[in-house]
Amino acid sequence: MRIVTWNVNSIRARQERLLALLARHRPDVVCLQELKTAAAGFPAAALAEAGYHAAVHGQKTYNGVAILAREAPAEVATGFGDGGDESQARLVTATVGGLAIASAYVPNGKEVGSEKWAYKLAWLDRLAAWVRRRPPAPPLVLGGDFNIAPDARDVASPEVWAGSVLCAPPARAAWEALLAAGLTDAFRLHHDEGGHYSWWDYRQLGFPRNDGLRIDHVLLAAPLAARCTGAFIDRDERKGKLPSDHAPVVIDLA
DNA sequence: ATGGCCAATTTTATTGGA
Repeated sequence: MRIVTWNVNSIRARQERLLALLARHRPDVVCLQELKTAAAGFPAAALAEAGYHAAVHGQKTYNGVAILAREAPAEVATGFGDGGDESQARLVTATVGGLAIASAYVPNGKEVGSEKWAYKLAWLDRLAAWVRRRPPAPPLVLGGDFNIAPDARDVASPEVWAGSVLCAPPARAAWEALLAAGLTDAFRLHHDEGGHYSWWDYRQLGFPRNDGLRIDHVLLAAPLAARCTGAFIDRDERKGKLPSDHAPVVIDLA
């Protein structure tokens, strides 16, 4: 079973690239982030034509997440359902093929110390609490843009980003809390070295210089980590005209 | 070549992204 997560930075701007990605990798499940459109603007018909059902949690202009699947997603839910703020479309969950799938768009946080930074950390606390309280079955696949570079290997220019919202200790502690909740970074099961990134700034020749960060991840519950046969970042997707600033992460489960 | 921000909108500036 092949699962992809990708921050598309507007589903409408990326529709043709998404269809090409589906044809190239033939994934069973895709977690999408930053749709930047309400559900009415989601290209459901074109994706159905390509063979994919969609569970969409859209929002005008900002955020927006979705799960695509060859099999119809069941038990679709949005948000944490914890009584907290649900005004930002950042989490959609569903059951597909005996797996619990979640597509998450973690807040960026703008600047350490800002109001958005506090929102990011609170949102990550809610995410970890949600992971801890959900039942062990079906096992969880949590894919998304985490806006966290877990360690120095995940940053091309660590000194530049050290104090940023992607690398600051509280963000990395929130990542560790997700691991402590029983999840495993699928990519790190198969690659120990640094130099693999999933995001490059559009500005300042970020991609040609490979000045990137690894901030998009697939986290797996233990039974699925044991089944993960491969993981890679589809760096080629960042090339060419009108790319997203993020590259997709692809994982395979036996 | 992988190339000097991009996308959406309350659009000809502003906001948010990371």
